[in-house]
Amino acid sequence: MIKGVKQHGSHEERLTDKTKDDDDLIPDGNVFKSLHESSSKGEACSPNPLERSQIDEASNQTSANLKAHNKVEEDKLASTRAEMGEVREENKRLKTMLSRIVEDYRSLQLHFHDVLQQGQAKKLADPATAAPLPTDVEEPEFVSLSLGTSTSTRKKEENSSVSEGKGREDSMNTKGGLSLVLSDCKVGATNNAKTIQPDVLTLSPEGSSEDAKDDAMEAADQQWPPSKTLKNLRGVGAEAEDDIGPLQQAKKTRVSVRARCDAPTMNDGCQWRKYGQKISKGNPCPRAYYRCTVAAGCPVRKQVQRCADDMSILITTYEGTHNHPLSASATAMASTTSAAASMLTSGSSTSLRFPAASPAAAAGLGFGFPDAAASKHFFLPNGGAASITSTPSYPTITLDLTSPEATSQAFSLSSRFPSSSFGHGGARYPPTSFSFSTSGTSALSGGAWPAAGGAGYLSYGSPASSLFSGAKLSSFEAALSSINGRQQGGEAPVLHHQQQKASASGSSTAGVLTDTIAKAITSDPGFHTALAAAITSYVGAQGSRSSAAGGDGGGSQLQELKWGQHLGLGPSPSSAAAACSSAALLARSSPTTAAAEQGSNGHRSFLQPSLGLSGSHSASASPVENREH
DNA sequence: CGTTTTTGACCTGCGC
DNA sequence: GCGCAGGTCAAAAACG
Repeated sequence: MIKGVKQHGSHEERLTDKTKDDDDLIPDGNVFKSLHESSSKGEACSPNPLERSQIDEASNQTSANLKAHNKVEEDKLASTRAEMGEVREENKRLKTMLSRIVEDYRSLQLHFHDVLQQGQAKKLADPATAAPLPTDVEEPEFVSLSLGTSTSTRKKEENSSVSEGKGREDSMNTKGGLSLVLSDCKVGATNNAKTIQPDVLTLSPEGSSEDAKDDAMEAADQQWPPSKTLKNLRGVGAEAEDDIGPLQQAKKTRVSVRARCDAPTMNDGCQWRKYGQKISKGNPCPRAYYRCTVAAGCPVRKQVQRCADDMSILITTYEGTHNHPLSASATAMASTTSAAASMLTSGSSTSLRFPAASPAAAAGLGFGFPDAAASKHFFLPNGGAASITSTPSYPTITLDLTSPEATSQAFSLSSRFPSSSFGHGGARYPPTSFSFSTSGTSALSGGAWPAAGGAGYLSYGSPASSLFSGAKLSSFEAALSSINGRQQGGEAPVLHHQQQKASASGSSTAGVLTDTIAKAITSDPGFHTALAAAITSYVGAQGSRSSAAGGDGGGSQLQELKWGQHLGLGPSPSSAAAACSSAALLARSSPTTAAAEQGSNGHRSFLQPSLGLSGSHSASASPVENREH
């Protein structure tokens, strides 16, 4: 966490932030000590001996006040210590859980390997009658080293996932105790793109189903890009988009992001040029069309439109893949959307599971392991609103960062985790800003970073937060709330107040939410991937800023490594899952280098642009940062 | 003066 | 075939 950037205004803030910063990094005693030191240097500081007598005479009343104040401080310290004890216990639980998950995964992997070998042996023994296994039965590592839009790789992925599905079902059937949340993809559906039904699969908090339905309807309504664009893209895509065939092109996915944003567009780090604007039916707000202008011929486009129902909601729909290196901040959104698209494309049958019914899942099975990365299930928690809209031509995944329930829940969540097994008080960690800021001011103002109350909204980000409950939780809250793009920087005090208010009222729902979120995080690799992207963005933006300030581009990497450690990407037990998530991100991003990267230096992958192009592009605070504002 | 935005015209696909 | 809606183009205007 960034210390010292912000000048805390009061002792209480110092105390709070100190607690947030050091929560899981230093033992209680240290915290206590530091708090105590802080306290003794604060309002309750002892006066100079020479002045003491004067003060004693003059201020009996003052000393009484001081006593009372000290008592309050002691109470606070006591409660803080108690909270830290809880945190430590939770960390222990998480570690235990993780190790169990690893064991389970390994046994499952072995079992699957056996199943696979048996199948192959069968096939060899009786090639005529054996079920036609996919032509390319891949390594049982399940690692999907493909970008979601690549024809060949995705076909492979589909095929392999079919086999994986079989294998996994076997595994699941025989491994009774481990009810992994596995995909039940219909083979036909996965093999034939045209079998995708125009279903709108909406996953949202119970209370917000209607909202999410609206999202889905909206997404379904947006037939974009048109086939003309696709034709054009085919022309460009010959070189820009690898080997995307016509069929694949027809299935080109879109990622729609709904976020609360006051600015005209979301600052996603890319440079966009507006090339059109249209009034669309049923929405008084015009839809703007942007084209990526970071590199000539970049096929990436985005549509930006305000939600008709809620003008504060900005719907940004991305399509295409950048054919150029991206700045770190731009990589974030690109990776997120790419990951989301990959989740969708790799699971074209959109098999969706809620692992809530599975205790094993709740316990964290499927925690970011490579097989999960290639699986076709797409988990979304009750607490996070998102939807997948599969239209025949344009499957769309909608990341809803705005649903009211999720927002309110998340708000509570970010404000304060109750005594959930995964949650920690978001308020105990100093939320910080994020690169997806609403406006240039908040994005670029240094004060936005350590803002005491940056986290105002959190939906998709909520699960991310819980994953790292033992680490730097609120960073993700803030980061992902910042994706929401609202209320940052200068409005921190207001938000802080709001958080306090929310924390007073929202603990019960947040408790349920955090459990759900925990399940989500432990079950869906996609979240890991998106999370990794978010981390990338956060880290990258921060590094960019620091490097911009310090004139040293290497700072960002250091910062990232630091963050990686904070997030458990280092050589800790949790690094496995985190590395998997980063590997998943990388795998989707850079087919050729993913394996090597994963093997050697997983967390470095956070730096990789979504296309896997070398990150030669300066990671500094991009001078091309969204000029559309 | 170069770049970006605006905006009306045009193109295309789809439903009737 | 026609009308509508969505998307793109490109000239003009605006901006830095």
